[in-house]
Amino acid sequence: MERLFYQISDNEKEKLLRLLETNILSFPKHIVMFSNTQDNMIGIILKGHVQITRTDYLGNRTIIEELEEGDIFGTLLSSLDSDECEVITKEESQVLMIDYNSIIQCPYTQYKYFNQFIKNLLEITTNKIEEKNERIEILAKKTIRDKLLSYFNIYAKKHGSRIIYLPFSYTTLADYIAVDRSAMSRELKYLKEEGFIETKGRKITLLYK
Amino acid sequence: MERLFYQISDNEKEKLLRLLETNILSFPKHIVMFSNTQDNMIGIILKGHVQITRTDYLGNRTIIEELEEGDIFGTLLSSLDSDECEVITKEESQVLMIDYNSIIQCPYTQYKYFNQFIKNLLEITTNKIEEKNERIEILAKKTIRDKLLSYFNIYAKKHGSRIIYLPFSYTTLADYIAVDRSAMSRELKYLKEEGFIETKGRKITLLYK
DNA sequence: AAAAGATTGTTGCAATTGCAACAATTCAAA
DNA sequence: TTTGAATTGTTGCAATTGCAACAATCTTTT
Repeated sequence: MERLFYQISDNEKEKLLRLLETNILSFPKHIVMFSNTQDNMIGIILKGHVQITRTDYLGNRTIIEELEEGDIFGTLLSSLDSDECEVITKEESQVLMIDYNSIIQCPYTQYKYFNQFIKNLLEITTNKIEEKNERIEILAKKTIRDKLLSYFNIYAKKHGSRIIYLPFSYTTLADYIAVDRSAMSRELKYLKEEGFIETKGRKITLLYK
Repeated sequence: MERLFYQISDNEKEKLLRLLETNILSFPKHIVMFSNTQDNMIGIILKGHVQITRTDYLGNRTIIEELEEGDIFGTLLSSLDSDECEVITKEESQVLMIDYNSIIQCPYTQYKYFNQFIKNLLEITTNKIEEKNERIEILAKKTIRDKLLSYFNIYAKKHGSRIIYLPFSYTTLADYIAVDRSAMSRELKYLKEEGFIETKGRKITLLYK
């Protein structure tokens, strides 16, 4: 949230929301918010916890993104086939929806806060690209071991630490790196046995290099 | 190129380039343009053909992106570790470099063409995200067969046709979906034998569904 | 505090894949 | 037009992985 309205006052923010086609929606827990057709919309999580999942033609469900307060999503930012995507609330959530076209076609470019808003949006989207690139780098690795090490190295570089606190469950990690959970579990065991890592719950310590 | 300066006149474009920190660079064929440290730069291919590759700690080289005239690249848009990335010209090329910070910090928001420029940039970055999502969807598949079918389906949906003209070599396709080339070749053979597809050079016809 | 649900660890086994090595073909450059 | 480079097809084999099926922990909810 902060990031999208960075350097925009509350007052200007209100004006902005009136200028653009927006509305704030509230949802209870465990509800499918949008199953499809929400084309060209940008959503910002004001409150809560939301998951974007995708079910392919074989029925495999994948978590595309996990979104927390302040995160942003939308057809243009997250999902490929809105047909097969679902946005599910994990807790009671509040979402600000903005029509993407109303931003792109908005004629009020003379307002400073409008331009700041677009800049912020640009900043957020370039960050998204970086995230995607990270995941691609991992997924492009050919073995589970290399995928794990890739994940660890990226995390370590980003946090400047050789101690990793998994931000999610091992089950979710397996989904993220797109491998079978039990096979990943086995590989983690080998990495431990060979002295590359040490684990204690979701804390992983890198011992190599 | 057109996309970045969409709805901006040549005259305004000139002004814009002076306003921002830009320069136009020319390179001969088969040259490493930037090996690293080009932080926060956006490059636009004015002319030529350029490849972004990455070499990981094991020495595996991956093609991250193939760029043609009008394509855009940069630390923020393409690569994760500028350390390990190379931008290589495949032909004589011309590149327009823009400092990303000079865009974000640019105070000239009152100029209409500046805002149009940012909007265009936003449009381009959201398209990039879509491309990345497509690739992630493919890479997340667990078998070569599913990766290929994913690639085919995405292509078919995008082009509205069941006939695919590969935009690159099979070798590059194998890199793109991150599998061994010979194993992919084998799987394509099976798909042909089972009557799912027909191929003739780089033309692939989908026969299923 | 008990019950239900989710996460984690483990293992055998079959299926899939990467690797290596080579021949055949196509493409590009001199 | 010839020569070298890159692309494509093929196959045996070993390594890796997914799958299935459980048991054991944790977590959450009632």
